[in-house]
Amino acid sequence: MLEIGIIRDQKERVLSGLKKKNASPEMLEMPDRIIARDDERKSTQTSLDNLLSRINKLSDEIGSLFKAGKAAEANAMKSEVAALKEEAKTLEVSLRAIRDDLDEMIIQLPNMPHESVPPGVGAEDNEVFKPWGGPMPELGASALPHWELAEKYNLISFKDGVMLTGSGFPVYKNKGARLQRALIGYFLDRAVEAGYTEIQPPLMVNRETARATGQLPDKEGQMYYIEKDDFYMIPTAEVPLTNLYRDTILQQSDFPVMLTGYTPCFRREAGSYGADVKGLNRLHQFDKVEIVRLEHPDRSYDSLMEMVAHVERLLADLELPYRILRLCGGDMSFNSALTFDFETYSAAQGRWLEVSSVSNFETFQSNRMKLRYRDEDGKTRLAHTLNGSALALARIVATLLENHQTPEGIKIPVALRPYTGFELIN
RNA sequence: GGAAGAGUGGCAGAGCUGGUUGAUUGCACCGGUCUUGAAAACCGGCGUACCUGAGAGGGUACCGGGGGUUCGAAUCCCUCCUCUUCCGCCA
Repeated sequence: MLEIGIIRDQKERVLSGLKKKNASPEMLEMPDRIIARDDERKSTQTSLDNLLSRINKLSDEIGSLFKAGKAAEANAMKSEVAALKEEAKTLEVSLRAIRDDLDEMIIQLPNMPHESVPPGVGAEDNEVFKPWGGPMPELGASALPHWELAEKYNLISFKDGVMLTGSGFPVYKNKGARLQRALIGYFLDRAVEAGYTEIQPPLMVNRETARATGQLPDKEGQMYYIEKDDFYMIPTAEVPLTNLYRDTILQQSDFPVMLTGYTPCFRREAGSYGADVKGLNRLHQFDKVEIVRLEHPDRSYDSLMEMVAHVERLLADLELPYRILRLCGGDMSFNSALTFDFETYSAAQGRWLEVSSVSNFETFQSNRMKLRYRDEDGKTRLAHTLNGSALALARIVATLLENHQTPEGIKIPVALRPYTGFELIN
């Protein structure tokens, strides 16, 4: 949620940010509407506070009168207070209505894109921040896509998943299951080596938690919901990890807070179809190791680049062809100020697959979450939040199988061998 | 799931027969005096959010969340949540 102060004080910047995110004409009117409504909120607040102040004073007087034994005078004042209370009640109701309306408007505004974000409307306009340096992988004539490899080596059963649950819930078996476990352990170890604190969070969260990181209300339909207990299955570890610091005030010396966690991620992916959902490309449940950082605003972009470098090393060590994109305004998520996507190349499919997304949210999440720090003057200010996948498993497995296939079998990258315990899947 | 008890400021812990209590006190923390330095001692400060004000300051709200009673509630009532203990169940 965008800070009201930014909307008020930097309206021009907000408007140009909205344009970069291809906002509709109605959306461009939003800042003015919000400011007007906020003015109304302030004046209503002032009237209400003044009224309450008078009521408080009168109540004190009534108390003293009773003590002084002047019951008649005290009782006479009660009716006066009663009238004021009616007035206050009316003001309270309208203040709440104004607040709700204001929130509803502000919540519709996306985060402001960082100045380096390229213009554009969709994926085709993303900037290739770092192209793949090596030769494009060429697979032999006998090369197979990962879903066929999975079947050939008995690594994954999509059919069994359908039987147990439904499509998008694969069952990993044998060396396929072991590969999953190896990757999780490897990614976690690397994150911990890099200084992140390992966390194992709940996989279901309550409404307030889902709201604070921005999943609610805008992505409600993408989460699995447990109606009986009013819980949501997490779509990413970002949700519980970042929320660990909800409603807190950090000291500057606490920065950077660095957290990592492995969790399965649950996504309904309503509306997906076709090649997108083939094999491991898009699942309802997949495993992911997430990294999260809470940072001082002055350092958050340096932090972002450190996270990018971390992810890049992982991909390099897995010996996968990858590239880094800087997302354009139109392709960026609602919450993000700047996002780098990592893609690995699926040669068998002839397409790049997103395996990581690393973003700086600036104060967009912390505003909703009330995550602050104390600055030099002792004032509280909103911290910046960042997160990234390091890494999302399913697609990594897909490109790992495809890129490392040989006539003898699938070769496990050297870095991963201590974790798998085998060098070859055959 | 059932029963009983409890949830107060960073922590500990008063207040809970309703009225100068945003809240006694101790610890922690910050500033100062003293000291060669430190400790101790002493003095002072020390919650968050919003409104208002150039500022100093003033005002409002908040004692687990929400609602109610009352002129007035941390204090009484209702409800939800959480924790503790006992019973039940169970990995």
